[in-house]
Amino acid sequence: MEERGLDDRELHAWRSFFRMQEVLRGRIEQQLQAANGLSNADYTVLVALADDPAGRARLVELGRFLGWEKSRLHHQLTRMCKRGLVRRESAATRAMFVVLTPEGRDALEKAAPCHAAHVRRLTIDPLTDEQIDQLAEISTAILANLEADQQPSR
Amino acid sequence: MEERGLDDRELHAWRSFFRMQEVLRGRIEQQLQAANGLSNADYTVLVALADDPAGRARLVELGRFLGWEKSRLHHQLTRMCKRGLVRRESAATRAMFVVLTPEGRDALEKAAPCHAAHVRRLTIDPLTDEQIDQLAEISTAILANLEADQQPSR
DNA sequence: ACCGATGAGTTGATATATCAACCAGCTCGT
DNA sequence: ACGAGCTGGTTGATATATCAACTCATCGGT
Repeated sequence: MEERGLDDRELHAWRSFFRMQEVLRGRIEQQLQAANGLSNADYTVLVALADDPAGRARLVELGRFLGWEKSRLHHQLTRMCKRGLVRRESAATRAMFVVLTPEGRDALEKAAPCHAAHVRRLTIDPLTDEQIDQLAEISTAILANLEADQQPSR
Repeated sequence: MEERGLDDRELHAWRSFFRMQEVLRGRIEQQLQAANGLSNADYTVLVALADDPAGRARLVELGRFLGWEKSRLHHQLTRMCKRGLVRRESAATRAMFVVLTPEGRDALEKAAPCHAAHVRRLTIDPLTDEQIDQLAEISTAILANLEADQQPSR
């Protein structure tokens, strides 16, 4: 009576995947929040910035890298600015940068091992080595398809 | 320099999974919204309600079934009430129910095939039959672990 | 030089999710 | 009977995500 077009096997796969992803995301979020006062979005931005040796990135680049809408990024950054995790810097020529502040770097370094352990416990440990690779392959397959299918923009 | 504790293989699996899940969820949401004016949350609730022959469910039950916090469910339902998709009904004895309205059932029936097709296109089609089963197994493994690990509440 | 298009960035409105506090009624042990 | 604690439900505050509209440069062509 719903989701016709998927047979039982497919429907089951989809539903368990979706449920799993939902719960997992929630747990990760809570853990980061409780232990480090960071949202997952915060953490993601921090990690991305730390990729750069100077902890600096242009807004567009960052947005493209994260696959985020510009406005989402903007709001996120203003929140992070308010908390002193990053700082905006306007270059001479019509370009905006974000820089990791020392506090931001600190927060990241404190959170990282804890987060990693949590991710491991929740998603790596319950899987066999094979399954880990399968998950990676499945994910990239779906991702590739998503990127092909429509929306090259962003 | 981040997420120590995961080796490259694991990190790669985690990141592609996470990215995939993020993009996928966004697409599904957009599609449902654009084509049927429903959020994924709306849709989920509608499907859950339609499980019952009378399209009725007790709040607690529904919450438990969806794995949602009571307050999340509450807010969601008031939004859906406002749009006429469901109706609240208070039983005599301190128990709250939600009922699918005809409009709600309608919306669901209109959305379902379209949604199913979209899910299929985005997540089933790019995978082999084997991978579909693998995904189901992986998901249930992680889910089982999540449910074991802490939080029996909700 | 000008106009239109595009791209980066900003803003505000709205929808959604999460959290903590609260308000009944119920139940249970004393 | 009474108070402590539990459960189901509600509320409001806040954080986050999404969307549309807007500004302001820059660029290309004429």
